[in-house]
Amino acid sequence: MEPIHDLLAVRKEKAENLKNAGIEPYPQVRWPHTDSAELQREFGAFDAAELEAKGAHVSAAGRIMAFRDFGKSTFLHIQDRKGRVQVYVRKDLLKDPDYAVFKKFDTGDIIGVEGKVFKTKTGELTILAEKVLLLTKSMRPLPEKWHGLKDVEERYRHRYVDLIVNEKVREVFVRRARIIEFIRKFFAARDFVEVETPMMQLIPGGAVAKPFITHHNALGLDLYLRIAPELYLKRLIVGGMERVFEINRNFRNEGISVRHNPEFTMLEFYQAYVTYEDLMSLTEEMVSSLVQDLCGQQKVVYNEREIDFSMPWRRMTMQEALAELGGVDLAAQADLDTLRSRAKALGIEGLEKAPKGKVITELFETLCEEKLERPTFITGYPVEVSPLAKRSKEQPDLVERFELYICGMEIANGFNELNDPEDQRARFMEQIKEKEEGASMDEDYIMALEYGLPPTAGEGIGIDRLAMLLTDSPSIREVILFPLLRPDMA
RNA sequence: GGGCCGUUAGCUCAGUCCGGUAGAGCAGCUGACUCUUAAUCAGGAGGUCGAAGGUUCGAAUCCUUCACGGCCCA
Repeated sequence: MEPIHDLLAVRKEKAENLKNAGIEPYPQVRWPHTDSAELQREFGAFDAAELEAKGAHVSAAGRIMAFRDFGKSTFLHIQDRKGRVQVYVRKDLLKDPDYAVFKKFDTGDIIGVEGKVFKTKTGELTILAEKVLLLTKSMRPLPEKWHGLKDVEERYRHRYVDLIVNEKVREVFVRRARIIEFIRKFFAARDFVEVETPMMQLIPGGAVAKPFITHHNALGLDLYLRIAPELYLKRLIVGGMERVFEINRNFRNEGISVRHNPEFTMLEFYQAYVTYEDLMSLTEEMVSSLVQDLCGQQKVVYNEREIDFSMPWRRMTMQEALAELGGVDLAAQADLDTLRSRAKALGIEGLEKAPKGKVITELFETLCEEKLERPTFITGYPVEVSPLAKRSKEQPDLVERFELYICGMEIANGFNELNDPEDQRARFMEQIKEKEEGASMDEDYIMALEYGLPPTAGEGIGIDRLAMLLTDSPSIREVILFPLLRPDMA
């Protein structure tokens, strides 16, 4: 393993010395205190004279981030979850402990401070320490104070260090939490019920993806980690719950990229007696009000581009998108062989036996997806790529479905739910025949449909990707606290 | 899976093209300094140059393989 490093040895010795001086390095103490943001709110507006007149004493706590040492006095910054506050320790004014003991503290140590609030010559709100208590001794040096921790591998492997030194990272995850909180409130306000459905499933359905396999010992049963909650959520609609949503993890045993992590968070929601068009409006309203709540305006910068979330959002069919952005006129070149050779020319492989709808969708994804910057709903999806969506009455080769694209990313996917049990059985059979990933006959789901699924529209929204957009993060790993990495063998 | 790039002190990085004793800043250590904020000044310390093998009198540097990561593609 790791060799005992000089820097660790120095701190270990310091901890021993503190112990010998009667200072416990890991005391379990309650330390009531005011956080740094509250201190700013309470005292930040007063000038030096006013603070002096007030003579307010406060208590604070946090991790020592930096020292500026003057021999008989020291400035330091301590950091809590809200930010930093400066502490000024003077040999002649520190009552407990001895100044010499305090001088043994290191950056990274977590301390409690008590003292008088004042403002320095430069106007920074500061605590003039009377008491400093070591709350936790840190045994490791922090990364560099100016450049911080940059190495992305180290940042992901030791996220706790990343969170300590990179304020922006903390902000990203607070913002992510706000997004989820907002969505929960949004659905609660519309009388949806939040539910939890199985993560471990006998039949991994609801999407086209390769599942992870796990094993239950007592039952002697192989199970799959879910690739989607869809089929269970619709069973709940059959059961009469009418409006349900779930925010939870999905698992897909596929490649890792800036947009894909093997486990990721999906919002799925289902509402009876509405159509996918209603869901488009609901999505528009939800996301644009979320953006307003988070950013105070409708414009967001992602990857140096300004994206306007103002309603209404553009809606276009896949056919229109292909004509306008991809230079493919489906009305003129409807012939399957022509489309296949077009795809082949673009370097899309494996479509030799693919049905027409699949080829068209591949063409759309290759030619149009990345060009859809501002929020855009795409409709008119082929039935072959939509095994759970209801067929369009006017065009039976299409389904009543949309996907939402923002900044070239697929953010949402919604449709009118197929509720004809016979059609559903036929679609499952077709998938199995095509040997699609994750395709299997879910007899119980068919049975549920036989009891009667009311006309329902449902949708899934990728929470991680939404968080990427709203935190200007170029990689999904920046919005997942502990992204999957290969073990570090070194 | 393929292509390209990266891995040097706790951290941030030079040094690799063109082989010749391992470098800097910050952090840490010793000393000076009672309003600093990337504090300052002086001194000293710190290395399996990702790993293994090869070429060479000599390899952080050239070659091969491997590991991990990043970006792009599938």
